[in-house]
Amino acid sequence: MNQLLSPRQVAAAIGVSESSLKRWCDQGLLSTVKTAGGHRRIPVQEALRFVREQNYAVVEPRLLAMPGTDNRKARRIENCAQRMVEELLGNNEQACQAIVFDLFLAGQPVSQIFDEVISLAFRMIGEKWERHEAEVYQERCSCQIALRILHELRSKQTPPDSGLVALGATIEGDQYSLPVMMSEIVLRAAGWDARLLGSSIPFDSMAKAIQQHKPEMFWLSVSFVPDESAFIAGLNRLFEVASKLNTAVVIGGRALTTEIRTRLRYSAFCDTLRHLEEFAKTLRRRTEVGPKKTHKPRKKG
Amino acid sequence: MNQLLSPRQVAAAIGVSESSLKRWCDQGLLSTVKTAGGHRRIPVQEALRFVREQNYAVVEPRLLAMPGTDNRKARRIENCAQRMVEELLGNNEQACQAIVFDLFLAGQPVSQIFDEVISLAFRMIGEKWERHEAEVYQERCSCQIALRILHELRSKQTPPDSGLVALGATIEGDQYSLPVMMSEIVLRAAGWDARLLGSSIPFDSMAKAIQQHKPEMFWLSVSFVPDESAFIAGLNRLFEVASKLNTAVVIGGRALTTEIRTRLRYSAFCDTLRHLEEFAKTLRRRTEVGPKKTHKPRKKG
DNA sequence: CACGAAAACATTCAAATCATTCATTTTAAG
DNA sequence: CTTAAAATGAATGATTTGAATGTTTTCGTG
Repeated sequence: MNQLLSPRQVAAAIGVSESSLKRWCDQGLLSTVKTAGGHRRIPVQEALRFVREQNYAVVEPRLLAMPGTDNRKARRIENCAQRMVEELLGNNEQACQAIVFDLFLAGQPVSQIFDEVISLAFRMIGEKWERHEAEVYQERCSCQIALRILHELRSKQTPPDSGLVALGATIEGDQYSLPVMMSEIVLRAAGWDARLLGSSIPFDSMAKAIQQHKPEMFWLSVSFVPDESAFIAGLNRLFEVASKLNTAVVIGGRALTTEIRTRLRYSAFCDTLRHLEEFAKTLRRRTEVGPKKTHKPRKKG
Repeated sequence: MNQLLSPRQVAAAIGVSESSLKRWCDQGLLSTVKTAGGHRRIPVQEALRFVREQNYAVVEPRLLAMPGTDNRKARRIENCAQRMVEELLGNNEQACQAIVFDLFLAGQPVSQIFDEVISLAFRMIGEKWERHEAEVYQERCSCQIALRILHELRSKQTPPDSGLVALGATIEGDQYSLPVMMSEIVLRAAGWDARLLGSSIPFDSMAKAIQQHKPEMFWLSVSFVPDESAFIAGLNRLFEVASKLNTAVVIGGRALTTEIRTRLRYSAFCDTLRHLEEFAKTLRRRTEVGPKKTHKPRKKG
């Protein structure tokens, strides 16, 4: 589903002349593919990357295969979570989409959108539920909406080409799929070939996956721990397996209290998706540069 | 393995018009074989060479995803499930997508694609798992792939305009989201404004949802029953609430054995999604036509 | 084998895109 | 403020693309 756009379409979408856009293509600011007849074609993901990086205002989002945006041009992230809560509980999917995609088009890092809007919104919904101001079904329905938005967002990312591989999952009994899907998107944005295995996966099966795929990273979003001691034992066992294959074990999630963490072995812990992004970028640099240096010894920091 | 492709197939694969592709053939950019009747046939390797040489972005990767299949034969639904299983376990998302979308574009009803390809494929994966031929993580990963395909499919549907409203869910403890999502798509295809509440919803909250939204239908996909007597009691309670508001309660799913069903109260039971579709269409006609006829009394069947 | 629907053919034509040039606007430096 | 450099966007004629047309071929089915 790799949509291609003509220079005219992209030019119209960002409100700029066709001439300029073609010049930018030729300068390499936008990578294009060419038809056999020599016409330029721009992959949507590439157009979106350009828009986000150059901070261009998108005049016609529909031309970029994006859902229509809110005209309020809410490019500021501050009050978005509050609005998101209202629109989620009101079952207003379009408005929710608009909030997220406006921020995305405005160039906000996905990690920040997730931390400061989506995660926050669901925390607020959780609090509302505790105060009996929201029903369970409303929370679940909101999850469905968010899931669809995440899918949409994922499909708009530049597909990973030949990056490092990361596998991700949630532990057995943990059914919260939103956080682990957000992690996947963040890792892909950071240049990783992140592959989500799914929710509720036994530790033994995770170990099998590591042995069979030999990823550079294995990440775990932990939103709920059904059995604390089993979790600790399982994760430490997993860390053993991963260590032997040079797989970094990264953990995060609201269920990981300080108390639990002290009894765990892992390569990195991330409090937020922003942390995850930072860590992923660092690890990528190290891992990619590292091997090249082996045959040319240098002193290390 | 000298598979031949028609110009249309190659054109679709690289996202250009048939006209252009044929022109390129005639210009010699693609060498073709001709049938006795003068139709162009393009060898797969020639198409691949062209794609690589032109540095062309593959829009519809069917060509690369399933180099061994002929489109006409691929559209026959019989062997799709078997191929689907292989591609799912091989983590080959594009090939899976190709299978489903080929059928969809060929005009197969979604209900049939789901019953005879996706559901069947997962049943086969389940059997493989029982024989220790597949890992848990592979099954979960396959679920993720299927979820993404369903999302894609859903986004391709014409959004429901002003149809009758249906709410759907799975019961508390039942985390199988694939069947309930397929139901949603089927209902939407049948003209309903189907809204999936989500997975694992307590009966009390379902009742709240019915009271607040007053849908014409409430459907339940039951793939797993954690507590049989609680389920029976809960559903019968739900049926009471629904009856008062003229909401039809429709149930289905592999966990509903005959034994359980005899103790349940419901408006309809559907063994397959095909049944669901049929029932939804019937109910829609009745419900839409019904009110208009009230002032013109007739004898009923 | 014959039939009929779906696919492919050749051809035409309007619309889109190309490379290039040039006037105008914006930016930056003096 | 002036001026030069850089960026933008409109205009040009040639080329490419894709949709539409009516006819012919292919292929599964009876």
